This record gives sequence, C-alpha cells and structure tokens, in this order.
Amino acid sequence: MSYDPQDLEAEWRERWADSGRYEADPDGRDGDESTFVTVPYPYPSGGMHIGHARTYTVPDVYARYRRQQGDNVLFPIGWHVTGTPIVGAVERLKKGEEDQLSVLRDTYNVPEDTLQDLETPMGFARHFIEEHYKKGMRQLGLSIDWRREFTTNDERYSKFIAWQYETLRDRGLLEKGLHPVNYCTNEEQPVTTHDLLEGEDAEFQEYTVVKFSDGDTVYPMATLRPETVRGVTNAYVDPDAEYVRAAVDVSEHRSDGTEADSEEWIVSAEAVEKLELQARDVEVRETIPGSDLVGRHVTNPVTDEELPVVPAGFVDTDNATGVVMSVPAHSPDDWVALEEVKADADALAEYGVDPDEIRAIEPRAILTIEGYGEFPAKDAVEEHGVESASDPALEAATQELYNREFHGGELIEAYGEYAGRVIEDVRDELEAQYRERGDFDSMYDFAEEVVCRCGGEVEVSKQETWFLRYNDSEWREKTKRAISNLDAIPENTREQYDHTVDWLEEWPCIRNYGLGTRLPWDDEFVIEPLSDSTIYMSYYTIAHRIDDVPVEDLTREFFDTLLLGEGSEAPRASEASSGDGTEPREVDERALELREEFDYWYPVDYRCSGNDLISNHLTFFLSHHAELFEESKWPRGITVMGMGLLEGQKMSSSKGHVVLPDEAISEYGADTVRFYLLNSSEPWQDYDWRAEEVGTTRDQLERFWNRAVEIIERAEESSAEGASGQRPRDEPAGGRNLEQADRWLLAKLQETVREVTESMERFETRAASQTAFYRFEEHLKWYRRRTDLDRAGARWTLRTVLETRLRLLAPFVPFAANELHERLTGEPAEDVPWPEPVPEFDDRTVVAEERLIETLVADVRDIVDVTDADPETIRVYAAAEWKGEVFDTVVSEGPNQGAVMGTVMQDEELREHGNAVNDLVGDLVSFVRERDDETLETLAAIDERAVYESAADFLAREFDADVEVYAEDEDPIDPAGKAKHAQPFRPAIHLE
RNA sequence: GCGAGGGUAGCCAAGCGGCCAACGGCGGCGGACUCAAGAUCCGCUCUCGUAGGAGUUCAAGGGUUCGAUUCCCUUCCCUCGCACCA
Repeated sequence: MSYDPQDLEAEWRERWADSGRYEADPDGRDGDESTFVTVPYPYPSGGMHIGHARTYTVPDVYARYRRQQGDNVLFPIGWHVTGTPIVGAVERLKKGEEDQLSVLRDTYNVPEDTLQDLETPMGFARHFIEEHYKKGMRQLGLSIDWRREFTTNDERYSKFIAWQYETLRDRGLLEKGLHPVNYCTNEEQPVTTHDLLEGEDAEFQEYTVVKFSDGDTVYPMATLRPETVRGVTNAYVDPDAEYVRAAVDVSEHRSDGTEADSEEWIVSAEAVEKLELQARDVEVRETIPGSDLVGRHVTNPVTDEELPVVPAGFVDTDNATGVVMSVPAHSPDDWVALEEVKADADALAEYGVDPDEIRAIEPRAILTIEGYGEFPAKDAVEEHGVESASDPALEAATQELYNREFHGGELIEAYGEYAGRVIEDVRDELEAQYRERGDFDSMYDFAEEVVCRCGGEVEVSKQETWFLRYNDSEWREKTKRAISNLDAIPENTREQYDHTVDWLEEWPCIRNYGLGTRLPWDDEFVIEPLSDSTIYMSYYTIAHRIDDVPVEDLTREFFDTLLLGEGSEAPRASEASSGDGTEPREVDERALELREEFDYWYPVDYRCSGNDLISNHLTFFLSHHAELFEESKWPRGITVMGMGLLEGQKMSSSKGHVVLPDEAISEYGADTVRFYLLNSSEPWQDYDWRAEEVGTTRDQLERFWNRAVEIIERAEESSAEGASGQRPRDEPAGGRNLEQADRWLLAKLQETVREVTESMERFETRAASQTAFYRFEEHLKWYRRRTDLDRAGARWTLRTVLETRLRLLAPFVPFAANELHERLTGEPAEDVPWPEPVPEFDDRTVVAEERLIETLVADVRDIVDVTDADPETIRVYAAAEWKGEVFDTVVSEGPNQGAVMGTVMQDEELREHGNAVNDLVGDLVSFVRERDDETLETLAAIDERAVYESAADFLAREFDADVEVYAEDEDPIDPAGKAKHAQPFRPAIHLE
C-alpha cells in the first residue's frame, strides 16, 4: 500500500462530489453552531495559479476544522466579472496582440481551437471559471458548496446590487459630482491604467493656479507650491509658443458667488483643451504669440506688486497653463534661470524689455529653514555644484530642497497668521484661503506625457460621477464600531482599518463601461468592481434558491424583506387585511422563506482576504455591512493573507513565471500542495513556493503514510487475532500495560491536542500543522529510541496517537488523513469529532523524567564526543540526599542566595559540607529562578535515582556500554572521584 | 513623505524577559543499512575545547533589569498599501 496520491485523491474527490458532502443547509444545529467563511470571489481575467490555491485553501482548512468541531459550515464561492479587465483582455485577444496570445497559449495552456470561444467577455470568463478555477478548486479538495455559485453579471445578482445602491442613495450616501479621471482625447472616453501605453505610473496632480492680472486680464500661473506666492519675482512665458486670450468659466470655482462667472485668461494654446476637459467653458477670443506677452507687467494678487513677464525657452506650454511664476529664492530651477536671464539681459531688448529692470530683479525669501542661508535655492545650487539649467544635478538639488522646505521651512512674518509655521502644516489651509478670496484657482495635469494604447494623448478630465460618501461622519462612526466588534486577525490590522476609515473620502463608484450592474437610475453607468462586492456574502446564503423567483419579482421590497426583515412582522400577503384603513404592505412569502436561510448563516464569521485589500475592499465590506445591516449581522472576523512568491520572485503571468495548481497537483498531489502552502508560513505572512521544498514536503508525507499504514496493518493483525479470541482490539484501560515511554508519548499527545486547537482558533495554520506534524515526529523519534515497539502497550499507544493525529491533520491533508483514518477506524477523520485532551493521560512527572533522561543522554554524548572515547562502562551518580534538602530549601525560600544560606546553615549536618554547600546553593538558586513553580514541584517529587536506573538499559543500548547507577552518598564505585559533582537533576557521570 | 510590518546562524524560518547557542525545514558533513544509488535511520553543522565547559552572537548604537533575541529610545536597511486598479 504505497503512497499514491493521484489515485487516492481522485477517489475522495469523487466521493465528495457524489455525496454532496459540503453542501450545507440549515439543520437542527442553531446559529451558534453554524460557521460561514468566505474568501473574495476570483476574478477570472486569467487562469488560476498557485498563489490563488493558497488564498482559497486557508478558509478551507478553517472550514474543515469547524466541521470537525461539530459546526454546520458554509464555504461558498462565486465569480467576479465586473469592470474592465476581462473586457480589455478580450479586446486585446481580438486584436491579436502577441503578449496576450502568449499568456493565454503558453502560460494558461488554452488550446488553439478554444481561443475563439474567448472572444466574448463572458465566454472568456466562463473558460477560466470552468477550466481553471473550478477544476483547480476541486483538485485541491476545497470543501465548497457548489450549488451557490453565481457571477456578478447574473441578472438576479444585478437586482441585488441595484437594491443596495438605491437604498444607499435614499439614505443620502450617494452623491453626484465632478471627478478627475484619465481621459483619452482620441477615443474621447475615460481610460484605466491598463489602457495606457506610456506613463502608466504617471499620477495627475492638482496644480494651484495663482491669478496674476493685468487690469481685467488674468495670467493664471500654475504651481505645486502655493505658499511661495510672496516670493515671486517675475513670470516666464515661451516667446516662441502660441498663447490665447480666452473667456474662461470660473463659476464653479468661486465661493462668494458675487463676481463674474467668466474671466479673461491668458493661457497656452494647449491649455485650452485641458481646461475644457476639466469642465470649464472656454471661449477663445484671440491668439497671441508668446513674444507679445514678454515685457508686459502683471500684478501679484496677494502682494499687489507689479512684476515683469520674461521670456524663457524652458517653459513647457503643454504643462498646466503654460504661464509660470518664478521663485528664485526657493526654487533651484528658477535661481539658475534668473542668473542666466540676467547674464543675457541685453538680448532681451529685442522684446522691448528694459535690461536694467531684469538685472534689478532680486530673489525674495518667504521662509526660513535651518541649515540654509537667506536664499536656500542659492545654497542648494552651490552645494550640488549645479553649473547650468541643463545640469542633471539640478533635479536632485530641487528634489532635496523642496522636500526639506516642505517639512522644515517656516513662513516669514509677511504671512501674518501663518508666520512661523511649517509649510507641511499650513499649505492646504493657506491655499484654501486664497482660493476662497478668488485669488487662486486650480487645474489638473500630468507631470509627464501619457499616451493611450490607441495612440491618443491622455489628459485629465473632470467627469460627472456618482460617489459613495465614505466621509460621512455617521457612516464613519458605524464603520468604526464594526471594526471594534471585529476579530481582526492578526490583531495589528485593526489599526489599519481604523486608519483607512479616517482617510477615505468620497469614492467614485461608477464607470462608463465594463461588465456589471447598471446604475439603476442611469443605465449609462456601471457600478464598479470594488463597489459591487461589498455585501455579496449575503447573496450566497440564498443564491441557489433565488433562481426560483422570477427576475421581475426581485423588487426593492423583495430585498427589503429578505435582507432587512422589513415587513416580516406584518401580515403575510395571504392574510393581509385593510380593516384599519391603511393598506398593509404585502409581504412576499418567498422573500420571507429566503430570509430564514439568510438569518441562519449570517453574519459572516470569517472573511479571508489579501492584506493589500485592507485599504479598500475590506474596509468597504465593513462599511456597507455597518450601514445596511443590523449590528448582529456585522462581520465577526477578518483574516488577512500575505503575498506569494515563486522561487523568491514575484509571480507574473505575463512572464510565464507562475505555477499552475493542476501541474503542481499532478506532480506532488493535492495534500502536499495544501500542506506546503499552509505550513510554510502563517496565513497573513508572505510565503514562497520553492519546488525543492515542496518535493521534501511530499517525502515527509509519504514517510508519514508508510508508518501509518504499518500501524494500521498491525492493528488489523491484532483484530484478526482478536477475532480468534486471543487479543481484543480495544483493550480496556487496565489491560494496556503502558510503560513509561508510552505514558510519555500520550502525555505529549495531550499537549499537542491543546496547542493545535488553540492555534486553529487563531487561524495559525503554520503553528498548528507544525505542532501536529513535525514536532510530533520529533517526539516519535525519541519514543522509537526509548522503547520496544512490539509490546502490546506500544501498539496501543501508536494506534491511539495515529488516530488522534489524523484527526488533527485532516483539515490540512484531507485526502490522506481521511483515507488512513477510515482504514484505521472505519470512519473518515472528517466525520468524527475534533480530538479533546484526555486528562487521564496528562502526566507532568513522566514528561519531566524523560527530560532528565534526554539531558543525561546528551551529556554523555557530549563527553564522548569531546574526549573521543568509546566507553565500556558508564557510571551515573545521583546527587546525595543532603543536596536534595538544599534544593527543597531553595524552593521554599525562593531564589535568594543570602536567605537560603541563612536557613541552610542552621542545619548542623549541612554545615558540615562547608563550601560545597555555598557553591551548590549558588547553582540551585539560578536553576530555581529559571523555572516556574509547577515544574519545581514536579521535579521535587521525582526519585532521580530510580529514573536513571529505569533508563539504564536504554543508555546501555545507546552507547553500547555497561551502565551503573549509584547514589552519591551510598558509597559508590567512583574511581575518578566524579560522584561529588552530582547536583539535583544533574547527575555526575564517569566514563571508563 | 504618511500608514503598517520586518531585519535571527549558508538559505527559509520559529522564539518575543530567565528552561536560548536559540524549534523546525532545506543545504552541508560523518556514520548505519546497501553490490551501488535512492529511500530510511542515527549523530554533527557559530568559535575554541581530551569530561558534560568556555567564548562570541539574534541589523547598529544606547538604555531599563540580578538577567534581553525578547521591553524602551535613536540610527540604518528591506517589504507592502497610499484611491478610482482588480
């Protein structure tokens, strides 16, 4: 019966499927005995890899554990298809993009003749659902109730999401507004980062626009450092570029509402489109060459100073407004530019600029910062040895100075109420104040070029969007309460949820295209993926039964009844009466029936999800539950999971750097894959798939299997003998004839049961499986050395140990554990209860005694090694009785040298031992200090000499020598005078 | 920068005030078994050591303590998240 996981696992898969073993329905067990675990539904925009395997195995192990604990356990799965990735993948496939084809063909082994089935979004999704995820999950042995699966594109699911969003809107948690998005000017639609060819990492920034003016004409100058407004010495324009004078709508950007809602702005030609995309009406009145602007004077809206407009070739007219302000005191760029302009001032005469005016420009400091002089930009330029505007060192100088000024710069007196404060703390406040007054405005732009896959230029556009108001204070309060109610695993994630709640503002919850549910009141929009996956766990509870209800009956009232219990107190449709004048609402009986099941399973006991999802999905999950459901339905726990590596590297399906579960399972078997994934780190830690170690794990399981089979076969022999009346299979306790080693192993077993159970309760799958498997293997190693395994007592012990361990390991390696357990007892491990510690087998004394023997063996070996001797005779001397008395005194007096000596010296007999007593007390004091009371008590009761005598045969075997055990004070044979070194629990040893 | 988590022997990784030179796995070395290989079993794997010992270690530096890998402070380094991406 060799270990053949393929056959064995196939049989169990079939058995589970045929019997519907994991289909969970409400039964006699009440709510406390039901457990509902979930994991984020997979997003089938590609195949399943080994990282997914772990994600889904973590909840499976817990589910299996709870089942053995007697719970009715529901572990469902569904499929998330909402949004653009699947649509995008199909587009790329249809266009025949090589990268995409290679991922499909080479990484995920899609057969050539199947490719065309993937050319519709749901066809694509279906392929990966059926051929990858479901197959993989079944192969892994996940205990899923398959009747409840659904996709987020199903019409009934959409009804459910529509209910959610209509309810949120009614509660005022949805709001319409403008929001900046990436927008392709060629396709004229918003695009996601997936759609970008260039600038994928680019983030748009909100620039402050400082409204310098010349009469009624505004020169809007974009900056990221609005606080430098008092340090501006001049403006720059590109004399060779084209500018426009245009009427720009500013109505949205005024708060007082008294002023004109349109202003005349001078901006670069490129800026016109940007402003229009950002929801402004722009009417171009006139085109002006940049050179015409040069030499004009503009007024600083904050200081009322007049400043010259200076020409500069470095001005990028494609960035923001194309008009920039110069702050030479604090910007190394501007410092260098000003130097160069001054040096070449005479050349400006051609623009009609007075060179003397330029030469007279003086930098103006607006903040002070430690470590720099009056003009920090000057120091920075010098420190970095910047030579010219094209010097690469300039960028480093700029970065460094910006950073330091932001965190350490203090504003000067001229800033009034902001004087003396650090930029970091006042920038936003200051900016808002000037904006309020109409001196500042804002616009978005990228810092670099961003190009769409279609080749079109991507700009920032403000689009009308619906937002979820996560910043609503009442909502935040509820969510916080949900967080404090939560069992957050590991505990330190709780803080992160709280932090996320404070940080979340408004979340745009719709998109212009993609799969999913249409916004119920505006079907132009689709509810985006992170927003249609917040309460779907509730949908699992009824997913397999709601199909019986026609879609058109799934009204808001239906879900109000089903999910909120509204009307469940009211008379049912059949018995509705209108006797009191008001028409009672008709309650849908079907909804009430479904509600019973919802009520039975809900809330979610544990949700297992990636730690990277704390800052969005998991917090949304908590928020929506807190808002929509009553407190008793809020999530009980969340376990977060770490990231996976493959041979120390990030997995990447595009590079083909992935392992598919199917391949791993064919090579090693599902139990090995599961065991490796769960045993190599705790769920929330990162893990690394290393083929070599997976192979070793398989070897370990195989060895375990072989040993187990041996025990089972022996048990069968015994029972055969039992059948013929010679030896009953289950001997009564009195007839077991257990020896010291048996009792020790059984005591260790009880420790193991306790530790594993505690670990499982905390989702510590690594600690649990290490304890049940590897650590117990160590105990067995010792046991095999210590005793004769052919004894009846040993057989009984090994059988008992095996049975218990199989039950402890069943959640991790369900195939092998169930099989072996069934062969051993007739029942699969999953059908019998989780082991309980048996107090009868707890035995601190025997554990302590074995520990003494272990130490003795180690000490003897140590001496053998260091002396390179091969002893004929080993003499062991247990400490004299008076030493035991000293030990007792140390225990009763406590580990205090002085106090102990005081007591000991009153004993005349002990006093006779003189200095030896003093030394001994010193050693015993530290011995006692290092141990707890219980251990000391146990030790004190042990007859050391008897322990060593009982181990003499064992020692003799280990070292192939004669073993003699003496008491130090009973006149031992002591040729080398070693006996006197004996101490309590540290016998003296002599080798000869 | 902000928030979270880390840095332990050749590698992975546990420990989180004394039982710690520090669990376990991998790798390496030696031995048993074997014709041989593999598997399995035993021992060793920081340095020194002809008696169970001593010395130096748990990113670096400082502190608290009778005692710190474990607690506190500072510094350096690494990973993850930071929004419209699932």
